[in-house]
Amino acid sequence: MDLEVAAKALKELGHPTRLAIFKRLVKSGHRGLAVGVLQEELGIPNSTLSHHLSSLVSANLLSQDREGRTLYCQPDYGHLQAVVDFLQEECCSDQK
Amino acid sequence: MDLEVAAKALKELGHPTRLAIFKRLVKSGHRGLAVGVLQEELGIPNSTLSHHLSSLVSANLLSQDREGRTLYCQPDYGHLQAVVDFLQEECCSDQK
DNA sequence: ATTATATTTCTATATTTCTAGAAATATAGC
DNA sequence: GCTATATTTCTAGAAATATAGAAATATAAT
Repeated sequence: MDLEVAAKALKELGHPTRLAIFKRLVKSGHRGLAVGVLQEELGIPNSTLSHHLSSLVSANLLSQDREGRTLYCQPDYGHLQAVVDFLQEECCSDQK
Repeated sequence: MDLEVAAKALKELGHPTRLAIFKRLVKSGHRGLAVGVLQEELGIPNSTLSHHLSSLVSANLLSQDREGRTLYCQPDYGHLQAVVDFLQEECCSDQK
């Protein structure tokens, strides 16, 4: 895990709307949720939601797969874990 | 831990310079480092560094204590841990 | 082909953030 | 009080981000 990559993920999670989206997906498990369900549950206009979702995808925090007209969004647990590990690693290694 | 508070912390960590500052402090242990040492090690102009540091303080990610003319900065491990816990909690609780 | 549904792209506006030089403030030593 | 050192505040321009309506695209159903 590289600093720029970690910063990108943290930055995208660091917005209340995107964090709410991500938390909702984490809660829903590996199958994820459809964009439309997120939109209805969170009450975000479609264009705004779409932008936030592509930000999260660009940070590798979620993946999407289409089933007919419906696009499912799944959180990427592995990437989140790698970012968390990066944050915590090397703690106090400089200690005298 | 509340969503807004977590988002704030993640947002402030989500900038390469601030993440580098935070990682450097994490590495240095509980005593932290002086602002001047950070400035020299990371090569950031003083005014820029000062802004980034106050962003991190405003997110409760670090605390500062003064010793004479020198200001030490320490990472707040507890707050970081709370944010990480918030990110991971309720995982898959919606699973059918 | 037409219509309905799901989602994205286009576009524009408003707001926030980043950066760093210059000036100001705080503390300490002489 | 004067000088040096450490850090912050002021300022402002440039760049990035957020928001959402309207139009466009993609897929499916009839």
